[in-house]
Amino acid sequence: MEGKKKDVTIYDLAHELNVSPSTVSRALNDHYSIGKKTKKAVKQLAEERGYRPNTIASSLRTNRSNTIGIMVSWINRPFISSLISGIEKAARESGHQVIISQSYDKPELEKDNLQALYDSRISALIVSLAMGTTDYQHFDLFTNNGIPVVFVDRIPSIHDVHKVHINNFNAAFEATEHLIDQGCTRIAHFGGARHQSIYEDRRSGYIAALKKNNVDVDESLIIQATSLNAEEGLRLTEQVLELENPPDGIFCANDTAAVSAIQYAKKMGIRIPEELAIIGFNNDPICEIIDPPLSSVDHPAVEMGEAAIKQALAMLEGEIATDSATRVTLDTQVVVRASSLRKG
Amino acid sequence: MEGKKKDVTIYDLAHELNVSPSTVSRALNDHYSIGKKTKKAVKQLAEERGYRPNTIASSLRTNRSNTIGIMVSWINRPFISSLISGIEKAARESGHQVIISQSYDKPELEKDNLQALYDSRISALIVSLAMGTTDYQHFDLFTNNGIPVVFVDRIPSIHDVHKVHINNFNAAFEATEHLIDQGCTRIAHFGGARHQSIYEDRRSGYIAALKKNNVDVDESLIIQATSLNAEEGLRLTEQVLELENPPDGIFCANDTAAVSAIQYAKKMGIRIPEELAIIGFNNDPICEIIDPPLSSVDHPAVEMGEAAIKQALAMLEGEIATDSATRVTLDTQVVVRASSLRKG
DNA sequence: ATTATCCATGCAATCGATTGCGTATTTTCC
DNA sequence: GGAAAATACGCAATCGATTGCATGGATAAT
Repeated sequence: MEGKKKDVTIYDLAHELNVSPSTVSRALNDHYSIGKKTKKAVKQLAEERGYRPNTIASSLRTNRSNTIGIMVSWINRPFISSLISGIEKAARESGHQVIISQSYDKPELEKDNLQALYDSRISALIVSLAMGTTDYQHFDLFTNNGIPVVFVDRIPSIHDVHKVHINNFNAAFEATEHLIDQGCTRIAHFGGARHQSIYEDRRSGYIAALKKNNVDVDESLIIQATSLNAEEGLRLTEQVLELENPPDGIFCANDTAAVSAIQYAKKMGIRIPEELAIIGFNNDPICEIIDPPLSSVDHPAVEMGEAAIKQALAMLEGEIATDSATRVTLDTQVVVRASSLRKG
Repeated sequence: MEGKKKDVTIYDLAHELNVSPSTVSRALNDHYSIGKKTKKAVKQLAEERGYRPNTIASSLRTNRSNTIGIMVSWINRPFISSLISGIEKAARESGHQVIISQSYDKPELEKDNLQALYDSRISALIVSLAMGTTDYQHFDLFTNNGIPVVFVDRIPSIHDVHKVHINNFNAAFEATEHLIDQGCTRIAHFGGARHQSIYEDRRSGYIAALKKNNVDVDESLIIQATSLNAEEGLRLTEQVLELENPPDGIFCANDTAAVSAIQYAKKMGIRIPEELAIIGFNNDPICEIIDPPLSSVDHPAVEMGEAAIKQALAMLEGEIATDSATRVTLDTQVVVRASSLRKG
């Protein structure tokens, strides 16, 4: 039991060095008007005494908390937790804290928790939208007050914001074309809510690939789900397989539902990929676990997180204007596994 | 563009009501010495003006940040992200923020990041230890300064701390006995680092079950791995299957390695569960995805998180002494699936 | 009626760091 | 040598909420 020792403050250092607290503060912050020797002396003593800046006091004065807020749908999803992991790492390395909030995919909660984040004076905000979010006014609170907002993955469909995403159109295009290359002629698509641009773009990419390759676009094979979870995956698979003219391929906008598709097809005795080729999206760990292994589109989660916080920090540094618009687009890659490999 | 409006402070409210800021502060905090009418008037005006307490100012004064720190190995693991999800929810409901830090299972990083958490004046700390952590002195920084520390899941082997965990001994005992019930006579065990009590307890439970049922304990079938990841799982499975007298069952201390065991056995043409019955631990989502579905021990992640933060909050409220010791033990359940079901 | 108790509120210091403004000293450059 | 510019530092206010101490009035107890 060492007993509590109270924290060292700049006043302690100032007193010991016979300078003013202002000088200590400026020295520690490398202010131009402080001499070299003074800076060195201050920093050395700070080190010796184990001085730790009181970030709370600093935050109060500057009205900046050095904390990055993150708003996501659910923490416990492979893609999201990897995204956060990337953000957390970069944040810590730049001396920032990270606080996390979940919307559980409910716009209402997103709004409320956003208010709470605002109240805690976060320095910047990184958001992946709730599935149901269609209007973005609750973000004005931040942008109007000069707080950087960076959207990642599930980004709004408006233009004047900062975004980090992948090229969903291309990714979907390539995934669909891959199925066509493998000989599929009737390809179903399970997507998410169309007002979410990622799902709209995946749908568009899918349709473009069909058209380019002269494959008929059959609306009965295109289903936009509301949550695209495991249960929905089963239901949708059943739905398309019961059609008079069932598909021989499925491009699914996430892996969770694609896995359900595999499971349902297997249960019905349908051979994968011979009778039904399947490709998902995200390249979640389950892709390698399921039998047959699931082809997917690799989604660079950690890198997206890093890119997002990099944008946010650049805005904090003033290198990018908060009210401008930037866009970072990361590469994806179709990962072919047995669930879609009919040739070679 | 609404333009920035500055925040409402207690001074604004005080001025408008012709009372002092002290009164406003006390009224909002339901201080006993403020009259009913005054309280009502203050609260109503606060509501009307959209007053939001400046938690930073409050933190500076009280030296409590209303922030709960979490230290875990990796965010992006199913069990951990669910744990965090549980903590985050309960924290938010009680008006606390959550900040997260990762140790990546490295004691060195755990120590450094813990210091950073301390510097940011967290009100309480919830920890699941890094795999390699064997000494716990870096937590004294918190306990000596009256900051509640609650350990969860990967808890230290010392007594005078607050813990939330499951009964690993019993869980392992039941899982092992389940394999015995299914006719296994040579059961291997893949565990983690023995200095982590959860792994030591699972080992003990396993051995106790063997002994109780008069099954020989063969040390060559018991392997304590250092990280128990997918690669190790493959390696360990290979190792035991190449023994002169290979096992007919495996009790694995996590699901990741158990899945590897299934994959390796399948590759070698070994039938599961007939020739080799397998049970894992955690009941991760992959258990239902892998073929055959993996039996496991259900680990109530969200509930553990909730229990942990409940303990922490109770300590903050002074209901439990910080320097006492408490222990919450949650129930587990063996979930039987095809990977271990030889009968019935 | 007098003292003790409770109620209701204000004053002003405090938490620790930041920063605009002012002053003093030194350097630079014609 | 003298003015301008750069360097070096201190003073004191400030950020917004909290809280120990003091005060004045009302109520209760003796």
